[in-house]
Amino acid sequence: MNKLLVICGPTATGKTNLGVQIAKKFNGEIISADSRQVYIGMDIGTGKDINENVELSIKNQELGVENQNLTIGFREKEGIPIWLIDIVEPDYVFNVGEYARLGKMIINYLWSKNKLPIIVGGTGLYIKALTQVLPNIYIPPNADLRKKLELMTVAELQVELKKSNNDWFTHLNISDKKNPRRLIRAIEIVSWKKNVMLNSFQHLNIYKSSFQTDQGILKSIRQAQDDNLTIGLTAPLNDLFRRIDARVEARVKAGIIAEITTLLKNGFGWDLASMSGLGYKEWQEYFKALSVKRIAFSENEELIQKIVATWKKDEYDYAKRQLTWFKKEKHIQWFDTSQNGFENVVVQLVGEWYTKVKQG
RNA sequence: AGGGCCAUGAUGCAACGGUAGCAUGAGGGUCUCCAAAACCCUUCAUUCAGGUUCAAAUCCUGAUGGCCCUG
Repeated sequence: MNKLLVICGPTATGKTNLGVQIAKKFNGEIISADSRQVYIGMDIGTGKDINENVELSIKNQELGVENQNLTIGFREKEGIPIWLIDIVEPDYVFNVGEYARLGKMIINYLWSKNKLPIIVGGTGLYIKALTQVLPNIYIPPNADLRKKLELMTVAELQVELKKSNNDWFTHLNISDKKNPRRLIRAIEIVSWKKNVMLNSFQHLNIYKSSFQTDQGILKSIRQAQDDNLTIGLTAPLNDLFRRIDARVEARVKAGIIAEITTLLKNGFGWDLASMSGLGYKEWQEYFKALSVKRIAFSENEELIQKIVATWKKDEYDYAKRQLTWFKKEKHIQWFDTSQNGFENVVVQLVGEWYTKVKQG
Protein backbone atom coordinates (compact mmCIF):
# COMPACT_ATOMS: atom_id res chain seq x y z
CA MET A 1 0.00 0.00 0.00
CA ASN A 2 1.66 3.17 -1.21
CA LYS A 3 1.11 6.12 1.06
CA LEU A 4 2.35 9.65 1.33
CA LEU A 5 2.68 11.90 4.32
CA VAL A 6 3.04 15.65 3.88
CA ILE A 7 4.26 18.09 6.52
CA CYS A 8 3.86 21.70 5.43
CA GLY A 9 3.52 25.16 6.95
CA PRO A 10 5.31 28.48 7.17
CA THR A 11 8.98 28.90 7.94
CA ALA A 12 10.33 28.42 11.46
CA THR A 13 7.68 26.00 12.72
CA GLY A 14 10.00 23.01 13.13
CA LYS A 15 8.78 20.94 10.20
CA THR A 16 12.04 19.08 9.72
CA ASN A 17 12.33 18.15 13.38
CA LEU A 18 8.87 16.70 13.41
CA GLY A 19 9.51 14.95 10.10
CA VAL A 20 12.61 13.26 11.46
CA GLN A 21 10.81 12.20 14.60
CA ILE A 22 8.02 10.62 12.56
CA ALA A 23 10.41 9.04 10.07
CA LYS A 24 12.19 7.26 12.90
CA LYS A 25 8.94 5.81 14.23
CA PHE A 26 7.39 4.79 10.93
CA ASN A 27 10.24 3.69 8.69
CA GLY A 28 10.17 6.88 6.68
CA GLU A 29 12.49 9.06 4.66
CA ILE A 30 12.13 12.76 4.06
CA ILE A 31 11.73 14.52 0.72
CA SER A 32 12.44 18.21 1.05
CA ALA A 33 9.97 20.54 -0.68
CA ASP A 34 12.06 23.67 -0.55
CA SER A 35 12.90 25.63 -3.66
CA ARG A 36 16.10 27.15 -2.27
CA GLN A 37 17.71 24.26 -0.45
CA VAL A 38 18.31 22.56 -3.79
CA TYR A 39 21.37 24.77 -4.29
CA ILE A 40 24.78 23.40 -3.34
CA GLY A 41 26.78 25.70 -1.07
CA MET A 42 23.79 27.74 0.05
CA ASP A 43 23.35 26.26 3.49
CA ILE A 44 23.16 28.95 6.13
CA GLY A 45 20.94 31.41 4.29
CA THR A 46 18.45 28.74 3.31
CA GLY A 47 18.58 27.14 6.75
CA LYS A 48 19.46 23.58 5.80
CA ASP A 49 18.80 21.52 8.88
CA ILE A 50 21.12 18.58 8.30
CA ASN A 51 24.13 16.81 9.70
CA GLU A 52 26.98 18.61 7.98
CA ASN A 53 29.49 15.87 8.65
CA VAL A 54 27.66 13.38 6.49
CA GLU A 55 28.31 13.80 2.78
CA LEU A 56 25.63 13.70 0.15
CA SER A 57 24.85 10.11 -0.74
CA ILE A 58 24.57 10.16 -4.53
CA LYS A 59 21.97 7.96 -6.20
CA ASN A 60 21.95 9.17 -9.81
CA GLN A 61 22.63 5.71 -11.22
CA GLU A 62 20.20 3.86 -9.01
CA LEU A 63 17.45 6.25 -10.02
CA GLY A 64 18.48 6.47 -13.66
CA VAL A 65 18.96 10.25 -13.81
CA GLU A 66 20.89 11.18 -16.96
CA ASN A 67 21.12 14.97 -16.59
CA GLN A 68 24.78 15.65 -15.75
CA ASN A 69 23.92 18.89 -14.02
CA LEU A 70 21.77 17.24 -11.42
CA THR A 71 23.12 15.52 -8.36
CA ILE A 72 20.41 13.43 -6.90
CA GLY A 73 20.68 11.79 -3.52
CA PHE A 74 20.17 12.45 0.15
CA ARG A 75 21.72 14.25 3.08
CA GLU A 76 20.72 13.19 6.51
CA LYS A 77 19.71 14.30 9.94
CA GLU A 78 19.93 11.98 12.91
CA GLY A 79 20.33 9.10 10.52
CA ILE A 80 17.18 9.91 8.54
CA PRO A 81 17.72 10.54 4.81
CA ILE A 82 16.60 13.92 3.48
CA TRP A 83 16.22 13.95 -0.31
CA LEU A 84 16.25 16.78 -2.82
CA ILE A 85 18.72 19.00 -1.02
CA ASP A 86 21.95 19.99 -2.80
CA ILE A 87 20.87 19.09 -6.30
CA VAL A 88 22.39 21.85 -8.46
CA GLU A 89 24.97 24.64 -8.48
CA PRO A 90 23.60 28.11 -7.67
CA ASP A 91 23.81 29.24 -11.30
CA TYR A 92 21.60 26.43 -12.57
CA VAL A 93 18.08 27.51 -13.45
CA PHE A 94 16.03 25.00 -11.54
CA ASN A 95 12.25 24.80 -11.72
CA VAL A 96 9.13 23.00 -10.53
CA GLY A 97 9.01 20.71 -13.55
CA GLU A 98 12.39 19.26 -12.75
CA TYR A 99 11.60 19.10 -9.10
CA ALA A 100 8.41 17.15 -9.73
CA ARG A 101 10.14 14.69 -12.06
CA LEU A 102 12.85 13.96 -9.50
CA GLY A 103 10.51 13.92 -6.56
CA LYS A 104 8.21 11.40 -8.14
CA MET A 105 11.12 9.15 -8.98
CA ILE A 106 12.14 9.20 -5.37
CA ILE A 107 8.64 8.54 -4.13
CA ASN A 108 8.55 5.48 -6.38
CA TYR A 109 11.96 4.39 -5.22
CA LEU A 110 10.99 4.65 -1.55
CA TRP A 111 7.78 2.79 -2.11
CA SER A 112 9.70 0.02 -3.82
CA LYS A 113 11.74 -0.29 -0.64
CA ASN A 114 8.64 -0.26 1.52
CA LYS A 115 9.48 3.09 3.03
CA LEU A 116 7.11 5.89 3.91
CA PRO A 117 7.90 9.04 1.89
CA ILE A 118 7.44 12.16 4.01
CA ILE A 119 7.31 15.38 2.03
CA VAL A 120 8.50 18.20 4.28
CA GLY A 121 8.68 21.81 3.20
CA GLY A 122 7.26 25.25 2.80
CA THR A 123 7.18 25.71 -0.96
CA GLY A 124 3.49 25.25 -1.70
CA LEU A 125 3.87 24.87 -5.43
CA TYR A 126 6.48 22.14 -5.04
CA ILE A 127 4.23 20.15 -2.73
CA LYS A 128 1.36 20.57 -5.11
CA ALA A 129 3.52 19.36 -7.98
CA LEU A 130 4.29 16.14 -6.11
CA THR A 131 0.78 15.39 -4.99
CA GLN A 132 -1.22 16.32 -8.08
CA VAL A 133 -1.00 16.06 -11.86
CA LEU A 134 0.15 19.38 -13.32
CA PRO A 135 0.91 18.56 -16.96
CA ASN A 136 1.97 22.05 -18.03
CA ILE A 137 4.94 22.18 -15.72
CA TYR A 138 6.76 19.72 -17.98
CA ILE A 139 6.58 21.95 -21.02
CA PRO A 140 10.15 23.18 -21.45
CA PRO A 141 11.13 26.85 -21.54
CA ASN A 142 11.84 28.45 -24.90
CA ALA A 143 14.82 30.73 -24.44
CA ASP A 144 14.55 32.48 -27.82
CA LEU A 145 10.88 33.20 -27.39
CA ARG A 146 11.40 34.48 -23.85
CA LYS A 147 14.14 36.81 -24.94
CA LYS A 148 11.79 38.38 -27.43
CA LEU A 149 8.83 38.55 -25.06
CA GLU A 150 10.82 40.02 -22.19
CA LEU A 151 11.24 43.22 -24.17
CA MET A 152 7.50 43.73 -24.41
CA THR A 153 5.26 45.71 -22.10
CA VAL A 154 2.42 44.09 -20.19
CA ALA A 155 -0.11 45.51 -22.65
CA GLU A 156 1.80 44.09 -25.59
CA LEU A 157 2.06 40.69 -23.94
CA GLN A 158 -1.68 40.69 -23.35
CA VAL A 159 -2.31 41.38 -27.03
CA GLU A 160 0.14 38.66 -27.98
CA LEU A 161 -1.57 36.06 -25.78
CA LYS A 162 -5.04 37.05 -26.94
CA LYS A 163 -3.87 36.67 -30.51
CA SER A 164 -2.52 33.17 -30.00
CA ASN A 165 -5.20 31.90 -27.63
CA ASN A 166 -7.93 34.22 -26.49
CA ASP A 167 -9.56 31.70 -24.14
CA TRP A 168 -6.34 31.23 -22.26
CA PHE A 169 -6.15 34.94 -21.58
CA THR A 170 -9.81 35.19 -20.59
CA HIS A 171 -9.40 32.46 -18.03
CA LEU A 172 -6.48 34.08 -16.28
CA ASN A 173 -7.32 35.82 -13.03
CA ILE A 174 -6.95 39.57 -12.72
CA SER A 175 -3.58 39.36 -11.04
CA ASP A 176 -2.03 37.03 -13.61
CA LYS A 177 -3.36 39.13 -16.47
CA LYS A 178 -1.00 41.85 -15.32
CA ASN A 179 1.90 39.63 -14.40
CA PRO A 180 4.52 39.66 -17.19
CA ARG A 181 6.14 36.45 -16.03
CA ARG A 182 2.85 34.56 -16.15
CA LEU A 183 1.87 36.09 -19.47
CA ILE A 184 5.17 35.05 -21.00
CA ARG A 185 4.77 31.55 -19.64
CA ALA A 186 1.23 31.34 -21.01
CA ILE A 187 2.37 32.42 -24.48
CA GLU A 188 5.18 29.91 -24.27
CA ILE A 189 2.82 27.05 -23.41
CA VAL A 190 0.37 27.94 -26.15
CA SER A 191 3.13 28.22 -28.73
CA TRP A 192 4.69 24.93 -27.62
CA LYS A 193 1.40 23.13 -27.94
CA LYS A 194 0.84 24.54 -31.40
CA ASN A 195 4.32 23.50 -32.46
CA VAL A 196 3.87 19.99 -31.20
CA MET A 197 0.62 19.63 -33.11
CA LEU A 198 2.28 20.86 -36.26
CA ASN A 199 5.59 19.10 -36.43
CA SER A 200 7.90 18.17 -33.64
CA PHE A 201 7.28 14.64 -32.43
CA GLN A 202 10.56 14.60 -30.64
CA HIS A 203 9.37 17.21 -28.18
CA LEU A 204 6.12 15.44 -27.79
CA ASN A 205 7.88 12.27 -26.74
CA ILE A 206 9.87 13.98 -24.02
CA TYR A 207 6.72 15.55 -22.72
CA LYS A 208 4.76 12.34 -22.93
CA SER A 209 7.31 10.32 -21.02
CA SER A 210 7.36 12.84 -18.17
CA PHE A 211 3.65 12.98 -18.14
CA GLN A 212 3.20 9.24 -18.18
CA THR A 213 5.58 8.73 -15.29
CA ASP A 214 3.61 11.38 -13.60
CA GLN A 215 0.31 9.67 -14.20
CA GLY A 216 1.66 6.26 -13.31
CA ILE A 217 2.74 7.46 -9.91
CA LEU A 218 -0.25 9.61 -9.48
CA LYS A 219 -2.51 6.64 -10.01
CA SER A 220 -1.08 5.09 -6.88
CA ILE A 221 -1.44 8.35 -5.06
CA ARG A 222 -5.02 8.72 -6.21
CA GLN A 223 -5.97 5.19 -5.25
CA ALA A 224 -5.18 5.92 -1.68
CA GLN A 225 -5.95 9.58 -1.71
CA ASP A 226 -8.52 9.37 1.02
CA ASP A 227 -5.82 8.05 3.27
CA ASN A 228 -3.25 10.65 2.34
CA LEU A 229 -2.31 12.68 5.35
CA THR A 230 -1.25 16.32 5.29
CA ILE A 231 -0.05 17.88 8.50
CA GLY A 232 0.21 21.66 8.71
CA LEU A 233 2.33 23.31 11.37
CA THR A 234 1.66 26.87 12.42
CA ALA A 235 1.72 29.23 15.39
CA PRO A 236 0.26 32.60 16.34
CA LEU A 237 1.94 35.31 14.26
CA ASN A 238 3.76 36.93 17.16
CA ASP A 239 5.13 33.59 18.16
CA LEU A 240 6.19 32.86 14.63
CA PHE A 241 7.92 36.21 14.30
CA ARG A 242 9.87 35.69 17.49
CA ARG A 243 11.08 32.32 16.22
CA ILE A 244 12.07 33.91 12.94
CA ASP A 245 14.07 36.55 14.83
CA ALA A 246 15.96 33.86 16.69
CA ARG A 247 16.61 31.91 13.50
CA VAL A 248 17.88 34.89 11.58
CA GLU A 249 20.20 35.89 14.40
CA ALA A 250 21.51 32.35 14.63
CA ARG A 251 22.27 32.38 10.91
CA VAL A 252 24.23 35.58 11.19
CA LYS A 253 26.28 34.00 13.97
CA ALA A 254 26.67 30.83 11.96
CA GLY A 255 28.46 32.83 9.31
CA ILE A 256 26.10 33.95 6.57
CA ILE A 257 28.59 36.65 5.59
CA ALA A 258 31.36 34.12 5.13
CA GLU A 259 29.06 31.88 3.12
CA ILE A 260 28.14 34.67 0.73
CA THR A 261 31.78 35.71 0.45
CA THR A 262 32.60 32.20 -0.73
CA LEU A 263 29.69 32.15 -3.18
CA LEU A 264 30.80 35.45 -4.68
CA LYS A 265 34.40 34.28 -4.86
CA ASN A 266 33.19 31.23 -6.78
CA GLY A 267 31.65 33.52 -9.34
CA PHE A 268 27.99 33.40 -8.39
CA GLY A 269 26.52 36.86 -8.87
CA TRP A 270 23.63 38.79 -7.40
CA ASP A 271 21.55 38.49 -10.55
CA LEU A 272 21.09 34.73 -10.16
CA ALA A 273 17.70 33.49 -9.05
CA SER A 274 19.39 31.64 -6.22
CA MET A 275 21.20 34.73 -4.97
CA SER A 276 18.15 36.96 -5.17
CA GLY A 277 16.28 34.87 -2.65
CA LEU A 278 15.61 35.62 0.97
CA GLY A 279 18.64 35.60 3.22
CA TYR A 280 21.00 36.53 0.40
CA LYS A 281 19.60 39.51 -1.52
CA GLU A 282 19.55 41.61 1.65
CA TRP A 283 23.34 41.39 1.86
CA GLN A 284 24.03 42.89 -1.53
CA GLU A 285 24.10 46.35 0.03
CA TYR A 286 26.73 45.24 2.50
CA PHE A 287 29.05 43.75 -0.09
CA LYS A 288 28.60 46.74 -2.38
CA ALA A 289 29.61 49.06 0.46
CA LEU A 290 32.66 46.92 1.17
CA SER A 291 33.77 46.93 -2.43
CA VAL A 292 33.48 50.68 -2.77
CA LYS A 293 35.47 51.59 0.35
CA ARG A 294 36.87 50.36 3.58
CA ILE A 295 34.32 51.03 6.25
CA ALA A 296 34.91 51.61 9.91
CA PHE A 297 33.96 48.95 12.44
CA SER A 298 31.10 50.94 13.97
CA GLU A 299 29.73 51.80 10.56
CA ASN A 300 30.01 48.17 9.63
CA GLU A 301 28.05 47.07 12.68
CA GLU A 302 25.37 49.61 11.93
CA LEU A 303 24.97 48.37 8.38
CA ILE A 304 24.76 44.77 9.52
CA GLN A 305 22.08 45.64 12.04
CA LYS A 306 20.08 47.37 9.34
CA ILE A 307 20.37 44.40 7.00
CA VAL A 308 19.39 41.94 9.69
CA ALA A 309 16.27 44.00 10.38
CA THR A 310 15.35 43.95 6.69
CA TRP A 311 16.00 40.22 6.53
CA LYS A 312 13.67 39.60 9.47
CA LYS A 313 10.96 41.68 7.88
CA ASP A 314 11.31 39.81 4.60
CA GLU A 315 10.99 36.54 6.52
CA TYR A 316 7.78 37.78 8.16
CA ASP A 317 6.35 38.65 4.76
CA TYR A 318 7.36 35.29 3.41
CA ALA A 319 5.71 33.47 6.31
CA LYS A 320 2.52 35.40 5.66
CA ARG A 321 2.59 34.52 1.97
CA GLN A 322 3.05 30.88 2.86
CA LEU A 323 0.07 31.02 5.20
CA THR A 324 -2.00 32.59 2.44
CA TRP A 325 -1.16 29.70 0.17
CA PHE A 326 -1.77 26.90 2.66
CA LYS A 327 -4.97 28.46 3.98
CA LYS A 328 -6.71 27.44 0.76
CA GLU A 329 -5.80 23.78 1.06
CA LYS A 330 -8.81 22.28 2.76
CA HIS A 331 -7.35 18.86 3.54
CA ILE A 332 -4.57 20.12 5.81
CA GLN A 333 -4.79 19.12 9.45
CA TRP A 334 -3.38 22.03 11.38
CA PHE A 335 -1.39 21.99 14.59
CA ASP A 336 -0.34 24.94 16.71
CA THR A 337 3.30 24.41 17.57
CA SER A 338 3.13 26.83 20.45
CA GLN A 339 0.96 24.30 22.29
CA ASN A 340 3.02 22.01 24.47
CA GLY A 341 3.01 18.40 23.45
CA PHE A 342 1.53 18.90 20.01
CA GLU A 343 4.13 16.43 18.66
CA ASN A 344 2.56 13.61 20.62
CA VAL A 345 -0.82 14.33 19.13
CA VAL A 346 0.64 14.36 15.63
CA VAL A 347 2.59 11.17 16.16
CA GLN A 348 -0.52 9.45 17.43
CA LEU A 349 -2.53 10.66 14.46
CA VAL A 350 0.13 9.47 12.04
CA GLY A 351 0.29 6.16 13.86
CA GLU A 352 -3.42 5.55 13.44
CA TRP A 353 -3.30 6.56 9.82
CA TYR A 354 -0.24 4.45 9.13
CA THR A 355 -1.49 1.22 10.67
CA LYS A 356 -4.84 1.63 9.01
CA VAL A 357 -3.04 1.90 5.71
CA LYS A 358 -0.85 -1.08 6.48
CA GLN A 359 -3.86 -3.29 7.08
CA GLY A 360 -6.09 -1.80 4.44
C1' A B 1 13.56 88.52 20.76
C1' G B 2 16.02 90.96 14.03
C1' G B 3 16.01 88.31 9.15
C1' G B 4 15.26 83.95 5.97
C1' C B 5 13.18 78.97 4.75
C1' C B 6 9.46 75.26 5.51
C1' A B 7 4.56 72.92 6.99
C1' U B 8 0.75 67.26 2.29
C1' G B 9 -1.17 59.85 4.66
C1' A B 10 2.49 55.94 9.51
C1' U B 11 7.38 57.66 6.70
C1' G B 12 9.99 60.16 2.50
C1' C B 13 8.69 63.08 -1.55
C1' A B 14 5.37 65.29 -5.89
C1' A B 15 1.31 68.40 -8.00
C1' C B 16 1.60 75.98 -14.32
C1' G B 17 -4.48 78.74 -9.32
C1' G B 18 -8.27 73.69 -12.19
C1' U B 19 -9.21 65.23 -11.08
C1' A B 20 -4.29 65.65 -4.48
C1' G B 21 -0.17 61.65 -7.28
C1' C B 22 4.43 58.50 -6.41
C1' A B 23 7.59 55.44 -3.36
C1' U B 24 7.96 52.95 1.28
C1' G B 25 5.08 50.91 5.30
C1' A B 26 0.69 48.22 6.87
C1' G B 27 -3.35 44.72 5.73
C1' G B 28 -5.63 41.28 2.26
C1' G B 29 -5.18 38.25 -2.12
C1' U B 30 -3.47 35.44 -6.87
C1' C B 31 -0.43 31.56 -8.68
C1' U B 32 -0.01 24.55 -13.42
C1' C B 33 8.16 26.57 -14.79
C1' C B 34 12.49 31.96 -11.82
C1' A B 35 7.55 30.37 -6.31
C1' A B 36 12.28 32.46 -0.33
C1' A B 37 9.91 34.48 -7.03
C1' A B 38 6.55 37.46 -9.77
C1' C B 39 2.02 39.91 -9.71
C1' C B 40 -2.89 42.12 -8.00
C1' C B 41 -6.14 44.77 -4.54
C1' U B 42 -7.12 47.80 -0.23
C1' U B 43 -5.79 51.44 3.41
C1' C B 44 -4.13 56.50 5.19
C1' A B 45 -2.96 63.21 3.90
C1' U B 46 -3.08 69.22 2.21
C1' U B 47 -1.22 72.36 10.53
C1' C B 48 -5.04 76.02 12.19
C1' A B 49 -8.13 80.76 11.49
C1' G B 50 -9.45 84.32 8.09
C1' G B 51 -9.11 86.63 3.02
C1' U B 52 -8.72 87.00 -2.68
C1' U B 53 -11.05 83.92 -6.68
C1' C B 54 -16.04 80.74 -10.61
C1' A B 55 -12.03 77.67 -8.52
C1' A B 56 -6.69 77.56 -3.38
C1' A B 57 -2.13 72.34 -1.30
C1' U B 58 -0.71 76.41 -4.52
C1' C B 59 -1.76 83.61 -3.88
C1' C B 60 -2.43 87.26 0.68
C1' U B 61 -2.81 88.15 6.30
C1' G B 62 -2.42 86.20 11.08
C1' A B 63 -1.61 82.10 14.64
C1' U B 64 1.05 77.65 15.82
C1' G B 65 5.16 74.33 15.06
C1' G B 66 10.06 73.11 12.92
C1' C B 67 14.90 74.41 10.62
C1' C B 68 18.83 78.07 9.43
C1' C B 69 21.56 82.92 9.78
C1' U B 70 22.77 87.32 12.97
C1' G B 71 23.00 89.56 18.51
